[in-house]
Amino acid sequence: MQSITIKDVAREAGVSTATVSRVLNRNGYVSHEVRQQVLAVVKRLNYQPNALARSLKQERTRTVGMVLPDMTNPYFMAVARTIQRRLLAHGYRLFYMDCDEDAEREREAIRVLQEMRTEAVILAGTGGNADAVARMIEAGRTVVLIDRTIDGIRADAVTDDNAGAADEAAAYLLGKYGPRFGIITGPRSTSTSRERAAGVKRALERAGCPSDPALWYEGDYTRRAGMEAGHYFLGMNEPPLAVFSFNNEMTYGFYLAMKQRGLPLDALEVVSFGELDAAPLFENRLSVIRQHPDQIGEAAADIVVSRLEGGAEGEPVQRVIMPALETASR
Amino acid sequence: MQSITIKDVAREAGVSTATVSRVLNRNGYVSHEVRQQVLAVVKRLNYQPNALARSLKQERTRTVGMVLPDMTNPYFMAVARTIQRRLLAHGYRLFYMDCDEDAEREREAIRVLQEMRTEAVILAGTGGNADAVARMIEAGRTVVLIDRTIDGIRADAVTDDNAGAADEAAAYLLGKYGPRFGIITGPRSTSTSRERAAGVKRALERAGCPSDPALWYEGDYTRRAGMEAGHYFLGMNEPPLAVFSFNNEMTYGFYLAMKQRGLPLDALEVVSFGELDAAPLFENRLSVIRQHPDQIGEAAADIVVSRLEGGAEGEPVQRVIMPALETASR
DNA sequence: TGTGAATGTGTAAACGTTAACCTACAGGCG
DNA sequence: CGCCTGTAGGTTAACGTTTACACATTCACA
Repeated sequence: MQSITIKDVAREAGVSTATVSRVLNRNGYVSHEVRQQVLAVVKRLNYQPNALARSLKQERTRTVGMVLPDMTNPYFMAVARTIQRRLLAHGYRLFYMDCDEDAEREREAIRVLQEMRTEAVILAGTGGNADAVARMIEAGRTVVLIDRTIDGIRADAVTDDNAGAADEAAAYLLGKYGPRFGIITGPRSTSTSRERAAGVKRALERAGCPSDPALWYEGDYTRRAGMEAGHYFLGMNEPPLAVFSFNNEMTYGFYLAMKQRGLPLDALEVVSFGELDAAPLFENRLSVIRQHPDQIGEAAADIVVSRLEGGAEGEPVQRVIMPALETASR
Repeated sequence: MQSITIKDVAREAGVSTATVSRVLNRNGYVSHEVRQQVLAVVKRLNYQPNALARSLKQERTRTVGMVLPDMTNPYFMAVARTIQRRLLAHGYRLFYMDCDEDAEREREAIRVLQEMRTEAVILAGTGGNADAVARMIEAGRTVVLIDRTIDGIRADAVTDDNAGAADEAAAYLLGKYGPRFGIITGPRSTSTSRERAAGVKRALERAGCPSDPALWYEGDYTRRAGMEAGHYFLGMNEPPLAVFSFNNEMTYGFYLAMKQRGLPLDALEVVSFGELDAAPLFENRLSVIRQHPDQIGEAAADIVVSRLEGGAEGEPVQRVIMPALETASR
């Protein structure tokens, strides 16, 4: 229950708490014998320093918080893992919170991270908490947005070139199939979906093609939405000749719909933001826009570290990662 | 930077810190006007209580730690998500640490969680840190093992009936194909793999079949290991008629190997512990042993809550979840 | 021989909360 | 009128660390 404190160690070793602290933190002068003596007692009593007290006194937690919309999405987990490794190497711990694409839980997560005094917050936001984020920045906390930006928020950010990649992909589809391809978007509340949609429209306009609203299906980045979009498109009188899906989960859902309708999965070409784990296992005509999650993670971690170690001041940094379109082999 | 403290709020509102604390924690008597006044100041200053100080004083963090071997494995994430939801409902936060199946990082994670004074630790252990876990229990901390147990450790645990399920699966394969099926195990250091292996052996013995060492491949629960096992088995002069894989990731790897070798993925039957996300998308003869991650998560969360709220004392609780073998349709 | 730097150790004041304890006033009741 | 109870709010001592400061001792050097 109640743990061993530095006082217990000090008493047992016959020294003051200051000395124990000095031994443990390797600062100040301590003689060799005393040091050995203290370390022996620490080991014998299995003493674990109280990080709460330490952080309170030092006013540093060496902890970074991260709020993710979906921990079951391998894309976000890949980003998170890279960030964690990188931060660990610099002596910071990462505290994940999953908010399930829910703005309310996201707000709560942000609150908790602030109360825990995490030194920075990395956020892939739902878009619903601009005010809370703004207050956080205003209070001088380091905030790094990843993947998604938030309207009206000027903060460090690491994002994909969504418009560019979507433009390229749409142009590719246009060239191959003309304008009759379906688009499965994410929720309008996310910057990624809005930017990707803008990219597609740009490509269509450049080619002088009108955009047919019937070919746009607004999903919400979930598997289920992808499936529903699939049934919508495949049930049309004149189904589209190809489909552009704005994330990996919806792509998976789309393929499920094809399967349910008894269509061969290579019946039409699909272009997808984000990779599909399952892709190598089935016949398909899947083109993928690789988002390089580790590049995003590395960039985010680097920004956090430089803000925390170097001066916290300075204009917001914007890092844009270039996704790569990898087209289906046939 | 340095945040607003309860003192600032107190000064601004013209009351003592005790009163502010009372308002915030809804205990003790505070008049309506003062309460409104304080809340207004809290809002205006955007005051965030310091959880470090609070926890230090109260000697409660309302935080539970969780150490996972692999955050990219959807099975563990499903367990984690259920636990988080359940704990949140009881007012606890969950702090995940990923240790990447590495005993050293696991040890480090356990240390950090103890220093943070998480009130309980939920552990899916690599098996390499029995001593650290023993010390943690000895120190009176609540520890719940999930999925895997640790040799020589008596603690609360939520596990699958691994031996039973493996026995059933092996018996099923024996009846259908005789003893010539391959087995891809996990690392010997994990209790799950040992128990599953024991189950298979039990079934073989009962049937009076000798166990052929050439049909056992020791993997390490990674995709890569499954792939290597695949090439090993499929490259044999007389390849096995079916394969039993001890986890989902290795199953995925096995299918990759089949693909690489140009075999149709339904060329032989595979029985796998844990589900495969991709399964619905390709032709296969996959039988799955469902492990019910949410049942495991619920049970683990319930044990934690009852230990933390009710008496911490009492004999270790052992909850065994029954996995369900779901055989391939053909 | 005095002086200053380097080394070694203790004392005590923070860090931001909470909660035990105290004071004070009102009103009800015998 | 005295006393108890309920309400309202202030004072202050913790919680377990770190660290500024103080005090010794040793040793080199002028």
